[in-house]
Amino acid sequence: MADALRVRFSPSPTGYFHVGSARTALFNWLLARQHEGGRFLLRIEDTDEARNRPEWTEMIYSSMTWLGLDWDETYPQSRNVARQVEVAEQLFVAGHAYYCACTAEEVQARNAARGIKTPGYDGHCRDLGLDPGPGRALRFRTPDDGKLTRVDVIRGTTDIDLSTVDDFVLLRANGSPLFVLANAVDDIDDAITHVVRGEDHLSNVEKQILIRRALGVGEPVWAHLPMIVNDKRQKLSKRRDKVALEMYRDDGILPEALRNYLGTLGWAPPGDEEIVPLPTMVSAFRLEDVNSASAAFDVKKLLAFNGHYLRALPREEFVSRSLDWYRTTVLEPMADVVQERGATIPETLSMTDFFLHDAPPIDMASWDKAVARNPQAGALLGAAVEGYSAVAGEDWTAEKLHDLTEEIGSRFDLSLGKAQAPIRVAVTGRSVGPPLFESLVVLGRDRTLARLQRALTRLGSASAPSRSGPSQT
RNA sequence: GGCCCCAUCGUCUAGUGGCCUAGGACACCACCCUCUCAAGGUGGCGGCACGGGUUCGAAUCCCGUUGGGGCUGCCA
Repeated sequence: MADALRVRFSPSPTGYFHVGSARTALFNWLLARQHEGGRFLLRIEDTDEARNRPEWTEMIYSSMTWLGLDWDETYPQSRNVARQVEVAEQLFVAGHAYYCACTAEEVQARNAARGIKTPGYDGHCRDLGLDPGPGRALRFRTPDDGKLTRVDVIRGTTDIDLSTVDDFVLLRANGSPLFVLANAVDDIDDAITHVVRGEDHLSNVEKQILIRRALGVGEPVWAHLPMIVNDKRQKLSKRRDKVALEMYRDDGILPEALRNYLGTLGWAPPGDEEIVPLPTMVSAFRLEDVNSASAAFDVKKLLAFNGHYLRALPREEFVSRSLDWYRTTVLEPMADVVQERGATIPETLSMTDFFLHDAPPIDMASWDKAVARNPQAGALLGAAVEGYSAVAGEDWTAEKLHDLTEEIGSRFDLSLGKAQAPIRVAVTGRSVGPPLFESLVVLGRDRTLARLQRALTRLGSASAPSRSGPSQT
């Protein structure tokens, strides 16, 4: 039997699962599953210690499972550091790498002094013959000239001028391996046959090829998937775009719908129908047919796909999955604060209904009292938007919001009780309800901010009825 | 700045030199169905970025321009 296909998906733990990563995972998975004996490895790229949080790794597993993508093997990249360091030393001994004592500032200063505006390492320590030691990083000795041919199934062949490749770092000054090294070594040891990843990794192909050659190892098949971009055609980023798979899950997107939609980003099933069952995707997927142009993530189209899947559900399943969704995303998180506040189940359930509406219906009496006839409401809501948006995702807790709101209130000389009123109405539509901060936590940062913003807009348009000047003809 | 990648309806795509008067999906519009709203059906709007080549023939091949994007870190 010929060598079996082996692919790997190697996300780094970041606290959320990027939809772009999900697409990469899907394509790797499709490739593995369509080949007899194909293996799909899930490698957690935790080389950066800041990302080495167990709960973040757990999130990757749960998101993959939710998406329905199973793996044959999984391990954290950090497991192999000893081996990666060993390979690095091997490269040093063979003369393919050298130790470097330069700091980033020094390199920058030298470049600046020479009037070079282009960043990059200047090769200062290249021939100093430095021994390993504290404060010294190991750099790969990139050939000064010559060319290297990069072959990509999706993008074709390119000759890379080696003079444009810097002497990149293999080992940090503290001795720990960097991504390019760790990745290359693990791919070799895992006998990966196809490296399928995002286009943002394209420019490290030459570095990995260089490492492999120095080690006397051949190349895998390279395939770089097009970027998934926002409507401004920029790479989807956590900061400005809705990228977390978990958010779509909380929005009620079905995993099969998201998976199917992701499959149409850079690729299309044959025929006129885009909504196809997974097995069809598995058999029809062709890596070489993947597009090279970046693809915009279109939430409306995702929603349309989701509608198809939702309607196609057998009644029983529709009911059970709806209940599951409500239980895990709303009821369980709110149970503690809601259970003690009602006499009947419908009464308690109604306290969580604000979660369901993107724009919850607003009770006019509450609105008038807390917002419209409250001269401080506008400024207070504005301060809340500002204050809340400065809160990082992982700090979005009831305690934090409580303290923050109390602080904002004090700026207006208001007690917490008074200060929270307009916020509560803006977010839940009512002046009564479960404890506000717990509710905001369940609702999430983005939704909370959107609702506050909407209230502000509503208030603005109501309080400024006459925009036209007096001298209107 | 340097290196690299990309370019078909608003968006995702089909298209690999003649089958293209460019097909489908989402969105949008209209009509039909209908107690509402959806769903569904029918129809419509809408695109090969531009300029040069090559060829009997170009969305498809080549060159250039323009426009987007990625990388450029002792992040991954």
